[in-house]
Amino acid sequence: MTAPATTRAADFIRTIVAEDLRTNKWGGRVVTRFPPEPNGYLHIGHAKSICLNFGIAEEFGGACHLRFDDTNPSKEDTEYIESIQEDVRWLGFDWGENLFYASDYFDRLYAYAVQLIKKGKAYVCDLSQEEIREYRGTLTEPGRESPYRGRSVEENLDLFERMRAGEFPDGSRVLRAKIDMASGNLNMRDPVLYRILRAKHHRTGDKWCIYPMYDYTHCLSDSIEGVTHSICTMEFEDHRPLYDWVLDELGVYHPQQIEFARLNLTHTVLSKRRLLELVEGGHVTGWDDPRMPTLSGLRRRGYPPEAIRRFCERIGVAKRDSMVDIALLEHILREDLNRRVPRVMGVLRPLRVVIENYPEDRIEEMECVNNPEDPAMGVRKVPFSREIYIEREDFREEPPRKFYRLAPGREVRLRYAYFIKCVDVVKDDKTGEVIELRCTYDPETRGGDAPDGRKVKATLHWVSAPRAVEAEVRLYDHLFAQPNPNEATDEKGFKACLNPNSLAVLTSCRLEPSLREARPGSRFQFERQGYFCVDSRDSRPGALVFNRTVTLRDTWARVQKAQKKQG
RNA sequence: UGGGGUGUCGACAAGCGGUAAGUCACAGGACUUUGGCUCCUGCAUUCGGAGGUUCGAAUCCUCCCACCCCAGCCA
Repeated sequence: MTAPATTRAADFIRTIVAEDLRTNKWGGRVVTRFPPEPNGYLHIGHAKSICLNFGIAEEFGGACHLRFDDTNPSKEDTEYIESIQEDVRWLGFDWGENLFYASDYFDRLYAYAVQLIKKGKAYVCDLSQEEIREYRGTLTEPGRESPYRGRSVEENLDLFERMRAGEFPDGSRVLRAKIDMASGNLNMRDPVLYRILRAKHHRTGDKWCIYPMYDYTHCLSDSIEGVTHSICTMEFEDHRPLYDWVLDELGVYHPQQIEFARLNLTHTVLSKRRLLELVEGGHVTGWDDPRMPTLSGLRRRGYPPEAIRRFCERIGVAKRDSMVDIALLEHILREDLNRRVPRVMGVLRPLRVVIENYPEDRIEEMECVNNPEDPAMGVRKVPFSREIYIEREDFREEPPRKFYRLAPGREVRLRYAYFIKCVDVVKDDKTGEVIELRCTYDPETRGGDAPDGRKVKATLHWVSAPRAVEAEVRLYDHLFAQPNPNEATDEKGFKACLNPNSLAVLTSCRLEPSLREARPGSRFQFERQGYFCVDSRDSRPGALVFNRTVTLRDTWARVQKAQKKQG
């Protein structure tokens, strides 16, 4: 076995794995698994589990299986199987030959059930669903034994065989484990092992009309695959005694189940049910809406998989409930994008500027650095002309305190171009809205430096008006206005705190011409604005659509906020 | 009132009997042709609470408190 490849701090699970390796508990093997049910799209909470399971396998020289927990055909679909595989691969993990389906074990699972019956540890129960619930008792009162609990092995065998043969209607009987109806752990009160369910399975078709339950299937699947560490979330801690019971009664290979706390993130929800509600309620455009915390949503939003992986490393793994500030995710995102993404100029809300002393027909190619963080990314030429666009918010007719940008009579630098000074403001006669700025430039400042050493307080991005590319830009913000939507008390529930401003569509943005051929999925930093990527679904050549992945840190915005607060 | 689990800075999270890492956030400052990046500085005399053991406790013991999960023929 190889030693851990990275020097990351060992969380309690890695500590267990390392210790097991040291004591040779599993014969030097490390086998984990990521076991999604194919009934929805993966989200960033799943990424935590994927990174944990595949990460441990990688670090300790083991293997991680991708296993679909497909025991409930009424909810599952191949659409999800495909998206899940795509997402895991996109994150950068490889299960190699280890792609499994719990449904592949149905025959063996059935045989094991027969074994349990023969051992007197399982019985066919005719109680209705409601009756089973009543017999189960409550959290504080013990349950009562089913009147069918004492059936003979022969009768159970016969009945179970006939359940499989389709002799009984859906829901009429179940196979139950015979454990302890008085257990303080509800999961041990004769849990259901098999139910009759006539549903076409996406893989086994109509072969079965009985399907095994999670608790029975999961432990045996782990056992069959030789998993060493079966890592799951905390809510399954109560199920561990049952996991152990099944394997012990059957006397088969017995992996160790270990639980960790699932991820919670501020300003979003991470439950398949709620995510599905957002999709079906039309609150988002789909599972891959860039505002969704799904991996497909984050991908479309422009998140690189490396950023998500890095995030999963940094949040750690522990057992306590936690709520990670989405600001941490965004910080790691910027950290990643800052290093790798080329800079570009794009004006989101254009304001026309005419440089009066600049020749009418002249177009100059200004040399711009592609990424100051990485000189190897080189330079590019960006055309400059008499008419340009700047950002509307970079001009204030009456500049407030600490506003360094353009204002009447004030001089600023146009990035990589010239110093310009605002000499006049043109307004719409009727509305009074500023529609154009008249400026002059200083030819001596070409490239952005003044030979006389004079300084300006601000540098603005700009785009040549005649050479600009028009594009649509979608600005995204947090899906939920409040940090924890799950705490919403409104009768509309978590949806009551959906952020009404989570999406703003800007249609006549002007971008530098180098962006004309930008490919779907490619990422850029629009200088002074944020990181953007070409939408992979709606963007077309000639009709580009960009998604804002995340804004840049904005000190000015914070200054304004503070000023506003002070009054 | 049953069973299981968890409590260390606003948020994550190290620490495992020798005197509270780190990261995000936040607040200052330096630098700056992105109000970006980077860099400095500050930010828990205290570890859910109360007792106890010990020369010494976030770490060990006792009691208490708070929060989370469990009553699907879902996973």
